[in-house]
Amino acid sequence: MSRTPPHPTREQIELPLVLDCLSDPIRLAIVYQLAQQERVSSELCCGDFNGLSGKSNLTYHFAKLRDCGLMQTRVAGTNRFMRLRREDLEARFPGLLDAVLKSAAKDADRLQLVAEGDVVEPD
Amino acid sequence: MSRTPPHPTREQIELPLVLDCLSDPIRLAIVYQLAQQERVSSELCCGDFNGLSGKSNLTYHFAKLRDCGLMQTRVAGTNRFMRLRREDLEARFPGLLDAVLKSAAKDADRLQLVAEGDVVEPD
DNA sequence: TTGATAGTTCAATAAGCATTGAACATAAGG
DNA sequence: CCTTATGTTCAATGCTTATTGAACTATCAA
Repeated sequence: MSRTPPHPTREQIELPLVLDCLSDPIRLAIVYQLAQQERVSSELCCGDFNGLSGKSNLTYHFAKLRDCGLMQTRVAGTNRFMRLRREDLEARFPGLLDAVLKSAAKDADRLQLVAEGDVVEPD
Repeated sequence: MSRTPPHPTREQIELPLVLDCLSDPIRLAIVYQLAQQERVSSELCCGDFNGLSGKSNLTYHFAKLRDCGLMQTRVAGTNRFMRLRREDLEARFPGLLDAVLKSAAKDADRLQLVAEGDVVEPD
């Protein structure tokens, strides 16, 4: 349970898998939240997404996002820190992630992208 | 069987549904082929995609593409002509379709996007 | 060492999806 | 009218998916 899980190389990243990953509302919200936080820390840990679903379900979605190459997981103690693989995605599919993120931002309310327990913490 | 099937309005087009539609290899190939042909005719009919799968399976995929707002179907005689809803998509999700199409083009061989029975007809 | 915290693993479930072929509907052409 | 071509509908199939909770592992802190 402690080692860094496997990630695809840049060249192994496949378009259909990436699109499929992004088509799930929970995973899109994860990616969106990760992108939002980027200018602050570029990393978030699992617990930061607890507002989106239960822990074991999130583990499942994290694995999908990792397996398709959308995000990188780093293990540190009992925490797993994740970040978007922006550069790899931009190299493989130029403009795609940005277009998706901008589209998502436009529909943020419709998509319920801003979960409770988000950036804005209760006092 | 003869009337024009229902299409979502521009505003009803949803990002997750569009991404999910594009994540299927056959549907991506249909969209790609439609985009390729655009400068020539902007429309193709069902039969032009027979190289991708069986007829009834294609009907299924066409319905998904129509239902999510990616393409428009026009009925003419025994034919159904389809075209990409480029303007509606651009209005809702700027840059998205182009980014997907360019990404697909980069991986055209890997994705087997060019089916037999394509533009290049047997003599 | 004990307890709490963070996250994973596993099995079970229900729902959705892509694919197939056979039967059907519609329209065009001889 | 009869035939052919185009495409749809329907039911059946097997597969994949998301979701859940309970049990488990690993780390940190007291």
